[in-house]
Amino acid sequence: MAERKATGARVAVAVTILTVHEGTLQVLLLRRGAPPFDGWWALPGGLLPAGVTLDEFAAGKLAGETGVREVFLEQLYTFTEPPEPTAPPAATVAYFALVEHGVATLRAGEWPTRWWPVADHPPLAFTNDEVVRVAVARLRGKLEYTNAAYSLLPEKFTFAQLQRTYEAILGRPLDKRNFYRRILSLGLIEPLDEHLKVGAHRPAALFRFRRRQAEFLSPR
Amino acid sequence: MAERKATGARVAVAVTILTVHEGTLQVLLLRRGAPPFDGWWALPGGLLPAGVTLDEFAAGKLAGETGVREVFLEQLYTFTEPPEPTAPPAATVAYFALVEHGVATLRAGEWPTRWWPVADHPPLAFTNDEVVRVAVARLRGKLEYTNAAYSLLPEKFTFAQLQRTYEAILGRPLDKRNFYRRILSLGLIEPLDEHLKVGAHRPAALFRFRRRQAEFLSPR
DNA sequence: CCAAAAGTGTTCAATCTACACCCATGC
DNA sequence: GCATGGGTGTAGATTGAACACTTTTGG
Repeated sequence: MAERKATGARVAVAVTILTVHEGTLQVLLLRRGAPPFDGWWALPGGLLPAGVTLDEFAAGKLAGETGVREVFLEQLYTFTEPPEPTAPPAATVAYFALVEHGVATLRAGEWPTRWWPVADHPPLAFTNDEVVRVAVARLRGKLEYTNAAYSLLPEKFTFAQLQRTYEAILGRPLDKRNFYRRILSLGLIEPLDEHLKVGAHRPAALFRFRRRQAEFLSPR
Repeated sequence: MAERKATGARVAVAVTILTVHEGTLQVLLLRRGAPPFDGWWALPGGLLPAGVTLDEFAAGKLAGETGVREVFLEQLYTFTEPPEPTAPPAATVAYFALVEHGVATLRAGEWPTRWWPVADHPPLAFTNDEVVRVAVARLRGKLEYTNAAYSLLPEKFTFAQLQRTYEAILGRPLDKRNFYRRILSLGLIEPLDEHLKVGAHRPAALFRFRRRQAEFLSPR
């Protein structure tokens, strides 16, 4: 902090809210109804008010769009925006969040919102395309060594549900037995004394995450 | 970006410049000569001017303090600063850089600067203590799977120099043979047809990094 | 008894860790 | 010839990947 020149730089926040639904990783987008980028799809966000921390503001945006609190929410990266030195905001602090699809209720705010498959969404305003790409890459990495998925599943779930969630995010099939072993050896989840009967086949044991909070693991 | 309220938030940049010297990981600090935090030690940085990207501004700060360009420089994290909602700046985008000790020439700027061991430096202004902690943690991680160390060593170096650099950063001794194998198998460095004679013992082969630019590696 | 999803072990290859001696040189 | 740092291999343990059959249930 050597200098304190006057400046026009502003801070914006953008939140990449991800969910898994019908075997697909999806992102919450809203359609802007005003310039800049009028009519484009964009991530929820806005300019950071004074006196609010970034984390608080991002959590508020998430709650405002989905009604969801206390989920996985993590800072991603800060982008200079726009890339051409024209107008504010100068910096966009990107966050990403993971929500259970069934719990999120899209609160029609100022502008219409909907879920889009991350593999196939319209071009986005600002540098939001890159934000989403980075968020998905980070999520894939985090799955390997954190309990991030707790935020995408109900409290009780079957192993098959967990595996399908992982597969949707990673975009590839996983070996059932190896997946069992790996997840259990990480100590992320614990079995319950309950089984779920669905249809004409063997009932599935239910599990839950030991901790439904962001958690890091042993040295990998 | 749903909303565009007026705001007082400002963007600052802070650069954690690290080097290894005499077996110790050190950080470049400057002593502030004006409020806020008059008389405290702090990271180089400042408020982001309009029309400049974060990366450009961080690179400029680095060059201004050390005269060094084209080194490892990477965004770290964005902190809300100060934690209490009092005064601007609202967000500090932290970067970290790695410089070769011998090449950096501290350009006495506005305020006095010096290298401090990261393990033992005075308390810092703003949230800079946390910035340094996070930077060191990130560096330790990056060493394992990137060529980041290129930026801490001269173009030609011996394996022992490389190992001592790693050990200084990680803070623990490494097994010489395992270190040889691991580094070579990563393909980061290549042997030169030169040897360095120093003192009364076997001359050491010289190596260089294949690429003296930030580079990621295979899937780890 | 058939269809459907749940649940479960073993083998092989690759990687990581621990560990100790000889080599080349200058004095 | 000795002191100094340079350079090298092997064995055991751990980890990750591939792979197929039996169990439980409802209809």
